[in-house]
Amino acid sequence: MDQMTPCFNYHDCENCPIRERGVCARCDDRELVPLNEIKYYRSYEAGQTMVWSGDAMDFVGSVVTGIATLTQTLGDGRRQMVGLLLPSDFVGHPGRACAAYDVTATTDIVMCCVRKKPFEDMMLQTPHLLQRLLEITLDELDASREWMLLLGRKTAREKIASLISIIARRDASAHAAGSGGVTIALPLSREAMADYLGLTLETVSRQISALKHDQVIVIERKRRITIPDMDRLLEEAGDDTDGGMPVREGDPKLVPRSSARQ
Amino acid sequence: MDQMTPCFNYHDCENCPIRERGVCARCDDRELVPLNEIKYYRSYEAGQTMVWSGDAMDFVGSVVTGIATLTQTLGDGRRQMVGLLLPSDFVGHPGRACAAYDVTATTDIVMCCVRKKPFEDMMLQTPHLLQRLLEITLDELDASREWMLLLGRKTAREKIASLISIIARRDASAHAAGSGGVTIALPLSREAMADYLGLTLETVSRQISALKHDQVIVIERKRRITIPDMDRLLEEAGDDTDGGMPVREGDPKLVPRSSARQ
DNA sequence: CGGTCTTTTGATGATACTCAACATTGGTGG
DNA sequence: CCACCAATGTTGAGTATCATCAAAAGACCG
Repeated sequence: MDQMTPCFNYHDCENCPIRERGVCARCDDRELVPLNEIKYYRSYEAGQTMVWSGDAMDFVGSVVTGIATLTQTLGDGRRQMVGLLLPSDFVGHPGRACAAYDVTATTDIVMCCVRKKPFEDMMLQTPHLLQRLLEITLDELDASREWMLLLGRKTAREKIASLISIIARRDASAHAAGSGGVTIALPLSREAMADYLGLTLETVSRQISALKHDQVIVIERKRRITIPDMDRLLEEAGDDTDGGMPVREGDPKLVPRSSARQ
Repeated sequence: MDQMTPCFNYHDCENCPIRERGVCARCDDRELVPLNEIKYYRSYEAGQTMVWSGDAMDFVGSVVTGIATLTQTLGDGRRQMVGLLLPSDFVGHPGRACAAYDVTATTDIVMCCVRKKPFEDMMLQTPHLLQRLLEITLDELDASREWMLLLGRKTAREKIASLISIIARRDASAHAAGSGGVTIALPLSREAMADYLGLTLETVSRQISALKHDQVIVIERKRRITIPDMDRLLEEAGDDTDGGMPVREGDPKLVPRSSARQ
């Protein structure tokens, strides 16, 4: 269980695993000095809620190792995941006093934190920090909009296929995509997947079984799956680049209803 | 039809209707000078597609007057609106060459545009521009996450009630909320509302009829509705602040399933 | 080996989609 | 001014998908 015990003895930013991708990515060595001084590490155990929605939040931070989720909850308990935080992702909203979402550690996690006020002050003096945070936020916005398409218009089966392909795409860089297929670890429980996809956990389970039955995926050890044919999975995910010609103009009668499935 | 013919003779930014809220909001008069020189206005008619997803996009811009939508489309024609652009909202992704969404004018619209390259150059030299764009993007991200909750977990009825209350909240500043109730104009067709909410237009129509039948709203002239009791509407929208005590810890058995409705 | 937690599977039902017909609205031209 | 048309919106009947309730089977852990 190597990755379960992240020993952080980098107290300098230079050896940080997210040096290349975090908010600090654009900072030069000179700019790193003050950041180095005001940052501190904080770790949480798997399952622990790091921040409660509505609570005062006096710090911002970046995920160094581990995975966390952002969730929103309706008064009666319905839950929707609105963000998946992976290493280098940023948490917090400069300029807001309170957290807008619950932040929960899915695995054991290490955060690199800075108290909000010093961070805001530093941001005003460090365009590189500001620039990188804007980039990160714009990417996050794109991701959340892609997710909206999934939530609003995809079928249960497509949602599952999309989730698996998203995780596979991310893991792809690490686990070289051997010709025999890609194997990935699902970092989420069925319930978390349901919260992610706007489904019930039963539907998630059923659709995973169905994809397995249809040999789109192969299951080994519940939380570990192999994808024999990536293209096949992407087809199932629905967002392939338009099987035929791109219909853009012309006879409106030919444009299908926006909710049409299949 | 006064607002249908927006005569733009402000060629200086000072009198601009979005001076207070646009990307330029934080700029001082000195910073406004170069912006003034590189900006240009561009208008589109209602229904016109301003940008096609995937096309090269060599400018960024802000909505000055009118309304536009961002939509994503699946290969088979299913459509999901992923953003609603109101005056002062920003369009474009500095650092990206291609548009990620279709941008369509819902009403006649006037945009204040800047070619992308000059804008990016100027942004690097103008922290106020960068700061404001970050603020706008963070707000947009929050909005899209709230929307994800709606898409993933709300019922059709709640979705409609939410949409109406969102529009009402925005209009509230303009049309003083008389004690007799608020009257708002729906800027969207039933189909556009369906694309927004992840429903079919029939379901939208049915739920509007149902809310009317239950006297949550009063309809006059199809695209114009009155809200007699705002609190009632917010209740129907589902995101009220938890009828009872906020359940946070304690017996997990008491926490309802995340997909439970009602 | 019993306990709890997670996951799977089954039976049933409600919500929202599909297809279809009809009503209303707004604009155009006789 | 009214008839007509196209676009938009409403309503109805039947159905598919996914949620709910329930129970059993696997996993994990002391």
